[in-house]
Amino acid sequence: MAYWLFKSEPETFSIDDLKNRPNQTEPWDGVRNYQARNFLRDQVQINDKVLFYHSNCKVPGIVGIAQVVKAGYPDSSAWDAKSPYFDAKSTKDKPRWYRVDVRFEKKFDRIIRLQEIKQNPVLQGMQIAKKGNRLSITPLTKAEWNEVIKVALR
DNA sequence: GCCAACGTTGGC
DNA sequence: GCCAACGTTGGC
Repeated sequence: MAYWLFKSEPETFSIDDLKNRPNQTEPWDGVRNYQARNFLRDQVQINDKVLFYHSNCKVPGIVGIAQVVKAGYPDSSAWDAKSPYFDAKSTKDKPRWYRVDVRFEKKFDRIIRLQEIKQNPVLQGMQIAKKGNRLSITPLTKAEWNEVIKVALR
């Protein structure tokens, strides 16, 4: 089982949105970056754990956890001309983009702020803590996962 | 709203 | 294949 951090802008899709979906489950679509795509297509597996991160907002940070309930499969939003994620270069025969399904698991009582992540010796190696990081899907270690769960209860 | 950092595009 | 120009991301 692997551990991941998934970034989302709360104005687009927040942890509350996930919580309120039918079955509290949602396809994680719209990823249009090759490195992140490769993770979704090749490495993210069912039952993997996910930290839900809110970016580009007032208080950026980790807000809760989710679970992967379906491994990588083609992102059909890429071939939907009405979708904001439409990409004419992705076809059903040769899908360019992939998504996974995630299910809500828990919303933390507090936000683990980016500022706090950067100050925590166990967490400051996370990709999210690095300057200029833009990758929306990033792997994390079990130690990092455990630490986040631990400080979330504080 | 600013702007540094990054990824992608396309001319050559 | 290089790299300048451009568009986007995301913290601040």
